Amino acid sequence: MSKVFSLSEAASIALHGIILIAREKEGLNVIKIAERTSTSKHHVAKVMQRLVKAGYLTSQRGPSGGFSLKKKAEDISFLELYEVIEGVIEISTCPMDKPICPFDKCIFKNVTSKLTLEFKNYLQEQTVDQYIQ
Amino acid sequence: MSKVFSLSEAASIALHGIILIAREKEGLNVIKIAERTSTSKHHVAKVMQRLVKAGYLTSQRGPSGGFSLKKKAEDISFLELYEVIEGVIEISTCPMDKPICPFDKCIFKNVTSKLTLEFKNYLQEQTVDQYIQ
DNA sequence: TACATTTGAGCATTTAATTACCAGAATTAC
DNA sequence: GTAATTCTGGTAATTAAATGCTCAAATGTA
Repeated sequence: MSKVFSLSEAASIALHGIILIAREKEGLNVIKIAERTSTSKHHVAKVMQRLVKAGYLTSQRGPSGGFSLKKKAEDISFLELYEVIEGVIEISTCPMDKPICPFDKCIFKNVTSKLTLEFKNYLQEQTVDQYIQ
Repeated sequence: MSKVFSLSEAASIALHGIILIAREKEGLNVIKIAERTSTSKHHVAKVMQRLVKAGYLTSQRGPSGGFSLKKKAEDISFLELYEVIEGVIEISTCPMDKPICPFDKCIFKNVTSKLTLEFKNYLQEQTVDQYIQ
């Protein structure tokens, strides 16, 4: 069984982690995020670091430390978070990575760019506050 | 820059390779396929072997040997070739690989299954003969 | 100040994909 | 029959990405 779309665990941690943080009044620490997302604390720590550097979270060291939102939940889109981790989404026609296509007629025409755009738009529309409830 | 969709080089070789073979009257050998797809002959050889075993190609050893189609070009869909290489495409809601989602509301709802299905349908509709010209 | 807690940062390990290598078997041409 | 060509199949090396580990730095508490 193969997946056409797949999220890296890093991106998954970023999205789920920030929602978990947004749901808490107090900060949330690495251990708790790791538990609630069934991932390793090391990986969570690394991802959270990147979100801190990118300006989405503030971190607090020491006892009762952890992470909290730096921006308003309604101002954080999934797209921004996704692109912090994965890099800017490229809307390319060709899913291959060859400099030059040997074919005059691309075998994927516009399908991949169309679907990528649909996915990107979805990410753009979703904001963290929609998942606080 | 990141890609949402990406084809493995192996899948790319399978699809492009079989089209190149279909365009030839005589067979086409590993070296030529590798040249025309800008890939390594070793990788091409591996992929072609799999397509032979899966019944899509016949191989001919010796001088002026190479590969030729075993089935009619109009009877070979991209989907079959893709799935020989990547495995059967899974239509799952969640692009993550956790056994249990910690959220009551999946953050990807039906987007990924919808887009995966669209991609799968596209692959299903494309047959090799459409690219012989 | 001493201590426990927590993040920060760099390095190490693991994994998957790709690429390379090599000996063997089949085929063709001469 | 011999030599050159080409696929076959197994294994190894390489690479890049993801994941994991360790210790240092910072913070809060008593």
